[in-house]
Amino acid sequence: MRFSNMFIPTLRDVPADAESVSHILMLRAGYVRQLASGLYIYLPLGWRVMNRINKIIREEMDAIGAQEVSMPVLHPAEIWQQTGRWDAIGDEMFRLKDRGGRDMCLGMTHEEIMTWLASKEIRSYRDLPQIWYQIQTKLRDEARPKSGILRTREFIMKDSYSFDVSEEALETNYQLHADAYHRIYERCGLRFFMVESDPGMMGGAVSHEFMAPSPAGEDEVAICKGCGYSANVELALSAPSKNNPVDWQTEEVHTPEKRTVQEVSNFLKLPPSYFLKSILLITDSGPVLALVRGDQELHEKKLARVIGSHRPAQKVEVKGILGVEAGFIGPMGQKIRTIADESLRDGVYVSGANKPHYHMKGIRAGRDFQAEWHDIHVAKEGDFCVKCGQSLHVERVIEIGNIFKLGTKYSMPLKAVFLDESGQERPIVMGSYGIGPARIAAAAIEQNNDKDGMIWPDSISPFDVEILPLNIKDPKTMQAADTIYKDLTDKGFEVLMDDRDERAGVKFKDADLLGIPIQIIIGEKNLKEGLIEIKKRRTKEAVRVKVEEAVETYIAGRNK
RNA sequence: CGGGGCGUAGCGCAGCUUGGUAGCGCACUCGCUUGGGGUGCGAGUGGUCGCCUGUUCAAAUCAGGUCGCCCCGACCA
Repeated sequence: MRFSNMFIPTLRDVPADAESVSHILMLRAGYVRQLASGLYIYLPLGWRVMNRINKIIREEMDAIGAQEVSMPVLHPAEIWQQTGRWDAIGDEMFRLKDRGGRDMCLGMTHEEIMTWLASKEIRSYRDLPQIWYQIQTKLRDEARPKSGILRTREFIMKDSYSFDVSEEALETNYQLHADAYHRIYERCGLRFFMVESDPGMMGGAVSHEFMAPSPAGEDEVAICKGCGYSANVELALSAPSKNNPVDWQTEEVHTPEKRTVQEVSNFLKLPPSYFLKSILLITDSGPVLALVRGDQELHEKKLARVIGSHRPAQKVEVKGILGVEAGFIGPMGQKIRTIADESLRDGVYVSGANKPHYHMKGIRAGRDFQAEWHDIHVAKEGDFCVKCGQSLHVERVIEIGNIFKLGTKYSMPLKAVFLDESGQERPIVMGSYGIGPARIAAAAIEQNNDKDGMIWPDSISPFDVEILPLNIKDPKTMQAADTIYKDLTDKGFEVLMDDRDERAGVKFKDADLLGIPIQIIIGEKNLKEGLIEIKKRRTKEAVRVKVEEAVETYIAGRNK
């Protein structure tokens, strides 16, 4: 492909609306343009990247026996009503009416439609298993689109759905997907890991997320270098470092106007880890007291898994329910439901004394208060792995895919059933599996860039190689460029040739910005010696070789 | 949805406080020049200052409203 025939609108300045590296570079290098908040146009280069990613996904999905289909993006409300999600999902779903006044929605995912199809067509255990997938546009009215193509309202997703006779069979398909996903991300050149993820409120279900480390990410995961334990911090278990043993007697301490852990900690000259933090929460079924260690943070989502949805109590509520003002409350003698973090089981602590301007030293679990024990703190860098005791590493990540054991959550309401060997009717056991190709692209950029631009992994670069004839008015330069271009193209490589009448500097700058992994540079000076230059985008290392050897040297370098 | 910021030429920005006929850099067009890291010189094109209403002799500038975009948070089958 010749640069002069392609639409590649590069930008010199950093667009004011872009913040994340991938967003800035995709705009600057002419890969995408924004139509509106969360809506992006993929320009030729961007679309080439998407197609290369999708090709890899297709190959690996096909390899595990998955079959590609295409589903409507416009759905009748009825099916979503049957699974209850028409009401369960709020403003995130785009809804509309057709001309007949029927409620419709735009598909944000396809469990309902896939299950509907299964319910119509699957009769017998002989029809199973099946894996159906599509690579198709989803629409979600995101509350806050952000970071360029990382979080958009309309996005392409590879979503597959497995249909099995049993949980055991589902496990097989689940594992096939996990393996396929590993191969996909490896082939796309990403650093990533699979972590345990929050199965949500449905209970029983298992799910994993695939995460690409990047500061631009929206999630955090905890990873143990020792045993490989890895989980989204939304559910990651961890053990905070232990306090040195102390042998305090129970005693009240006067702490005038010292309310926060930090204030009391400074006042008593004790580290925050010796404190017990009591937080009052209000649930539908009444107040709940949550206890975490002073140096720990309460994790709302972990707690929600124990007590359901809740909100922090207001100051007046604290006074009304516990009889003492916030800042001096403690768990001793409380009648209300109390959830304590595991890290408080052992040790002796300081807590509020349930008396204004006093704290109580020498508090012990079991003796001074009773509680239900759960891990309800936020896992932090440096905490210890609960499985092997090694230290945990917490890292910010981009979610690039997830796999989910659905069980019969959709097959039951939609009556997707089959007859087993004994003629018994049973619900199909399902799994669903998603990958966001645009997020793969964004993550690849986030993980591979420098001050000059992007640096694509070979496998998903829009082109394999870029040829830079520096002076197109020099006939010898163009002759060499055309020869190499034709040779590479004939051998099946995707080649971009910058045949624009631009100065060398402009071509270099644009080439670095576009991020194609190899540049073949053809300049007059080298050409006088019969040489051209092959340069790696990532390292800027260049070798000079004879014109005739350019193609074979390029090919040899690729395979390294 | 809560908090913050921003809308002036294709892009990046100044001008707004203190109202008085809209400016800079880049890009773009033409000519010459240059030709290995965004050449140099010259001449040009391009803007209802997001939109509406109000105040005023006069509004990019002041006031009210509205729309859009970005960031933080909440939310996220």
